[in-house]
Amino acid sequence: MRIGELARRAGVSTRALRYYEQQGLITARRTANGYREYGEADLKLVTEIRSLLGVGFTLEDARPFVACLRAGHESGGSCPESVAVYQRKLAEIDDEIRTLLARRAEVAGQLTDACPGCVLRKQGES
Amino acid sequence: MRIGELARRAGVSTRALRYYEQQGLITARRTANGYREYGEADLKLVTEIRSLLGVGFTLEDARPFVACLRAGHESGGSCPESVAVYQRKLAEIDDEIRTLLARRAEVAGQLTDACPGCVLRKQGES
DNA sequence: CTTGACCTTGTCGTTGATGTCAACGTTTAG
DNA sequence: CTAAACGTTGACATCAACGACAAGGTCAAG
Repeated sequence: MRIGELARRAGVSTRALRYYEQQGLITARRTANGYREYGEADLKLVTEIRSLLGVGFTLEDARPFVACLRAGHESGGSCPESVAVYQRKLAEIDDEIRTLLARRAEVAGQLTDACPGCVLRKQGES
Repeated sequence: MRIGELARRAGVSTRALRYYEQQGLITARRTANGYREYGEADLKLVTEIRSLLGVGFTLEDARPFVACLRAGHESGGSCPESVAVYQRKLAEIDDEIRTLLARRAEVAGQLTDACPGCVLRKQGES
């Protein structure tokens, strides 16, 4: 299949696919006329990448997962390098959540100072 | 006071101050030689801006707060426009927190699939 | 006079994952 | 034959808040 079909099937733009290739995440055979030619395995790679991007991973983070799939594993997350990324990402997410909770409290506090009664309409108003 | 002193006192770079001016958040009188000249009120403005940036506000978000201070209010958050920004920001933060919690669950789930026993080391290992 | 610490404007670079053109070659259907 | 629908590479634009220069003007001290 050529780039347009892969893009349609994976739900991404052709621009994105060329970018992934430029970043070394996917590769493509070339036909005589220079067109990229892909197989089903490539669709799987792109799907994995998209899935990871969807939960906040970067392309860099996705690398070990792609390598894992290429190495023949059925799941991109079943290699030790991928597991390490999972754990690092979990830690990062937890950090961000903590930061956001602290910010929320800070902002809510300032809002209360500036406008008593503007906040805290969550459980009841009375 | 000139830009260097304001920068030092506010704990920001001169570059940042010029940028705030370019964005219309602060203004400066000019001395005969073209140097920017600031007063204590400007320090207050910059301090407010920094405080807001520190909790995740954008410069755009900070605008009403600056306007509020300029209008003579002692607090930048005590004007209705500022309160509206506070509320919008709270909603945005809550959204982000929800997104991150969902992501955390998703990633943790995938990690558990890929490596049972890798996660859940929070309360005890048995 | 000169060094050094200020100040000025202006412009490019950063970060990530593309979008959007440009300018061109290829293939396919009518 | 031609127009539409593909493909190619290359390069600039986006978002935010600056950092880091360049190339110069100003001012006080020694």
